[in-house]
Amino acid sequence: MIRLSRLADYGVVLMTHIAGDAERPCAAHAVAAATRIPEPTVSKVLKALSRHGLLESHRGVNGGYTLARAPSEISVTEIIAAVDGPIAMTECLDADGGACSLETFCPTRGSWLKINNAIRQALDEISLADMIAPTLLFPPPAAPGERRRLIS
Amino acid sequence: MIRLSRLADYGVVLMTHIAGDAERPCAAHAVAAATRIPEPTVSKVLKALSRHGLLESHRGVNGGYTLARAPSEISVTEIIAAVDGPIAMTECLDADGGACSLETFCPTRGSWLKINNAIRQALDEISLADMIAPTLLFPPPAAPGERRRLIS
DNA sequence: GCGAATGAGGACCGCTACAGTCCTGTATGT
DNA sequence: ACATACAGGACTGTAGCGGTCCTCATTCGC
Repeated sequence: MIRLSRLADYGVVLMTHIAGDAERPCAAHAVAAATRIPEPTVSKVLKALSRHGLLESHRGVNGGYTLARAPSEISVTEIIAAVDGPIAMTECLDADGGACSLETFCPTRGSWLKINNAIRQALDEISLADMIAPTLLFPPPAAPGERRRLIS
Repeated sequence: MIRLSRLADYGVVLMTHIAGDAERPCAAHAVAAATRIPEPTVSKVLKALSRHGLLESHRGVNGGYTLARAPSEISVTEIIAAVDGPIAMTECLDADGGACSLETFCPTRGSWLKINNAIRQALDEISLADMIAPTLLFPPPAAPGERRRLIS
């Protein structure tokens, strides 16, 4: 029903992997090999993450990516936002808005904001450190690259 | 970042409209005219909602749809689930799952479940009645039919 | 200084799934 | 009997996502 884009999912997986590899810079191809995610895609996601200040990049030989902050200081929200970006948000604001407002004053808007906040808060409370923590008392591992991960 | 499908959005808007029109059955074309959503689409969404027990349908002349339950007994989660369906959920379960589990044991899985629950809970707590309530102390009305409504 | 390694940034493209439409059948009330 | 309205499915166009590739900039080792 509510879905997370595949790339955003990748983003979280990649971040957790880099967080697990401590201080040494992780090259894109190394992370790709470890996570089994196609390398060009990994590169794309990592670039987005570094552009948004979640990763630091180091060029040249033995370069790669390192976390820009401590895992506990990075929320899942940030990761998702960095990869997927705040698309569509503007469409609701700068769009015509007249097609609906004419008859119905869209009373649902206020509630949507409430829902938005609730979800955002739930995501904000989970940091990258929480993702690394061994919460995997859970049965079978899921593929990180299935089509789309259901959220709710 | 996390998006709601357009049809699910429609679902909520349509439900609130029908809830506002009390006991009288609302014909699909009437709801379409009121909400400015194309009629075939309205029909499609209403059919889905009734198939999932959120609406009751009445055929024949003067037929239409009525709420199956009180607005306070219908959660937003149900509406979204009825329209969008639990797609992709299975992909995570019945998929190969081996592409990832080989090297990384996908430690993120446990956290995802936690996030899922948090979001689900946030949505469950909001009923259709809450959506109708005059929470619209908010500035401008949003179009109900923009491309996609951002959630977080 | 030169070359290899690696990230940066964009262009491009196929495919899937969503959104929308239409058609035929069925039920109900006048 | 007929008009109205829902039921259920088939069909289709398309936007956006996921993925690939290419070129340039930067850094390190030799």
